[in-house]
Parts: sequence; structure tokens; C-alpha cells
Amino acid sequence: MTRPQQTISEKTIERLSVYRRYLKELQKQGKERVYSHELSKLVSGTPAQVRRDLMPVGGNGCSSKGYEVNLLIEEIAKLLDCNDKQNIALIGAGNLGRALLGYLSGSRDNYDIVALFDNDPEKYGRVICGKRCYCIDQLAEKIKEYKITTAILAVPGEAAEATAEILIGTGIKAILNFAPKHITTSSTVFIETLDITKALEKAIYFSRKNT
Amino acid sequence: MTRPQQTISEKTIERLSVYRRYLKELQKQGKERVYSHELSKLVSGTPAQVRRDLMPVGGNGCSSKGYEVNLLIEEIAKLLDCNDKQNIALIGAGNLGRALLGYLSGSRDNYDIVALFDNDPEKYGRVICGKRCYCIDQLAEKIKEYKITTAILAVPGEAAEATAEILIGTGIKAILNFAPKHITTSSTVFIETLDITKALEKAIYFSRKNT
DNA sequence: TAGATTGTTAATCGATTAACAATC
DNA sequence: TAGATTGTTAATCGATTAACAATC
Repeated sequence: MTRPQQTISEKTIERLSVYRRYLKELQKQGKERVYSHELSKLVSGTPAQVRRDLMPVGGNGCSSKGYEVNLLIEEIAKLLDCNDKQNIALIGAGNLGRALLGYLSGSRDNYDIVALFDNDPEKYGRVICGKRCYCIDQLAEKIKEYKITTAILAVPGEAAEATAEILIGTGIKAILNFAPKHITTSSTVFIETLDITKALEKAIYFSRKNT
Repeated sequence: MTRPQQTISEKTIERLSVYRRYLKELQKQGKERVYSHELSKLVSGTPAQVRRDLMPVGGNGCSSKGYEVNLLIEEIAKLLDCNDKQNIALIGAGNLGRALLGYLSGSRDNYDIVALFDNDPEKYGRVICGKRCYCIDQLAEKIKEYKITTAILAVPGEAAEATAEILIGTGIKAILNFAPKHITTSSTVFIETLDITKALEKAIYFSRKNT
């Protein structure tokens, strides 16, 4: 039974995104039902955690028969996407930005990168990987026009803070930041930083700790 | 006082990496000493957490005078890098791989991407962004030759598991994985996955929850 | 029915924060 | 000295896991 609207933890949201990905694979394989212990094995979790994570998505689990794959995918989509295709902006059309564009384009049905932005006149005005690139100055205008709520920030570290400030000023609701900079703000924007250097230094540290 | 060898949590290691980055900036700015509350503000943490994180790096903090910036950088380097330049392999010379190569090359003094690997004959044998690209078949050989302990995995999702298995077979100690796949293993390799899609879907979800 | 799995509460575990004596 | 900050232990908080009645 779903509670009216318990807030769901960030970790649970992350895992739901991953469960969905695996569920779609199972769907392709023609699997109709799945048990919590099967799903948990795919992500090295515990069955209890899977069941707990699935509580807020609306209990369509069935004792002894597990979860219906199709239904579960649908319910997770309702929760994560609101059945709404989200328009995304990508700020920074350098190497990393273009790689991300390639990586995130294609068969995604819940979001779509609709516009790029860069401050390099060599880049804006052009179409890059099938997407139009605008000048940073047009950020506010285009974000409104395309109804963009989430931005991916792939600019060099030095430019990250200033660009983030502009973004936040436009009323954007979430930022996925790839610059190695912590972004401080007093607003309620949700900011998620994927810090590549941090992750690599962590891996290097633990490479030495194992055996 | 440093304890013989308490194991340090992953979260603390991550934060130490970030502290170091900011400390280097402070160093450039000519700042000689720093308080825990200053450092904490830069990462939106608490002073108590900073002090706690710094305990295992060897207490060079001084009551009322804070920490010496230069010394702290050195001590963190001792802990994270062992004062040893680490040789890294990059597997996958596609868009993402090449972007990562550009991103991680340059003025890094604690690690160095020394070899690329790809299974595309168009790519291996060539020099890409200044680094030689080898065929995946040469993985074991070259990893031994270059004394590589950590690998960055930037291959397409479909290839991730098989490639990871080969990697683990070579005796690599840590993997930084960019493929949207959970990698299961019975070995002790340290595996860190940076899941871009997961992070984006999370940002999209919370873009709707704010206000 | 018997066996297995779910949803959910209680117990456990780990990480963060508060507090404070020691120190500069 | 008085004020401020550190190192570290104790208290709190949140997330994970265990347990089990309800159910298929």
C-alpha cells in the first residue's frame, strides 16, 4: 500500500533507476515475473532492501509469485518520470559535453537533450550531434522556450561556479554537475555532482588496500 | 595522533580527495593556514566532520591556529597516493573514453594514463591524444609491463561485463567503471561505478520535488 | 495443504553531529 | 590571561538488515 507521499531517500531513488534498467532487460528476455531476491542479486543488494525500495512505488508484489515485470517498470516510471518526457539542457559543448551528448542520446523515452550551450563562437550557432548549440547568453530565453527543468553542466572547472549561478538564476530545478567544484547555493535547486577525479583517486587508494 | 591502521571509510577517502583539491587552491592563493570551519564551508560540510576526516592523516592541526595548508596537502598525499605515481589504463577509446582521457590528462602528479585499449582495429596501433592504443588482447601483457593497478572502464554497456572479467583476470586491483552495469565478482578488486544515467534520472526526479 | 515470498515493523549497523577537555 | 580551535568520545541520526505475520 502506498503512503500518501512519504519522501523517498536519494539512495532509494538511485536504486529504483537501476532496478528499472535491469527490469527492462528482463522484459526483453521475455521474463514476466521477478522475485526480490533475483533483483537483489543483479545489484549485489539484499532482498529486504529491494522490497523496501519498492514499497513507495505501489505494492504490486504478490506473495510467492513475486513482481510483474511489466507492471513494475510502469510503476517505477510513474514515480521517476511522472510519465512525462523531460527536456534537458547541456551546458558546455567541449569534449566531455559532446561525449555525454552521444552517451545520453538515442533510445531514451523519458528525457531528451533539447539544446546545447557554449560560449565559444566556433560552437554556438552550429548543430552538434544533431542538436542546436546556443550562446550562453540565450540560456534564460531558451530554457523558458523549451520548458527545461534540468541541466547538465559540463564546463571547465574555472567556469563552473559562474555558469551554475546563471543557471540557477533562470529558475532551473536541478543540475547534474561534472565539474570538479562544489556548487553552493541558497536556492532549492537540486545539485548532483559526479566528480570524476574524486572517484578515480578513491579507486587508486583502494587499489592499494586490497591484498 | 594517528592510530596504527584504522581502516578509513570510503566517504572519508572521497572527502579527503576533495579537501586536497581545495587546499591546493588555497595554496595557490598564498594562504598558509586554514581552520576546519573554513574547509567545511567549501564543501558544505560541518567543521566536526572535517576534523574527524583529518584524524587519520596525522594530526598536524594546532589549537587556535588551524592546519598548515602545505603540510596538510603533503600528509593527504601520503595517505591517498603513497607518494607514488600510479599508472592507469583506459579501456575503451570511444567518445567517452577520449573525453575522459582529455579530462584526466595534464597536470596530475599522482597518476598518469599510460595506455589505452580498444578492440577496434581502426583505433589500436594508433596514438590517440598522445597515448598509445593497444588491442584488448594485449591487456594482460601491457598491464604487467606498465605495472598498472587501476583501470578506467569506458566501453559500451554490452561489453562491460566481459571486459571487466578480462581485466580482473589480469590481476588489476581497482576499476573505475563508467558503463551502466553492475559488475559482480568474487575477487577482491575494488570497483567504483560512476553511473551517469542513474545520476541524471535522480536529478530529474528531484527537479520535480523542489517547490 | 505446505512452501515460499511479500509488506512492514523492529533491531542493527554505520555515519554524522554535538560536546567538551586540552591546548595554543 | 581570555578566546578560539583542535582531537576525540558520546549522542544522534539515518540507512540497512533481520524477522515475521499475512498471503498466495
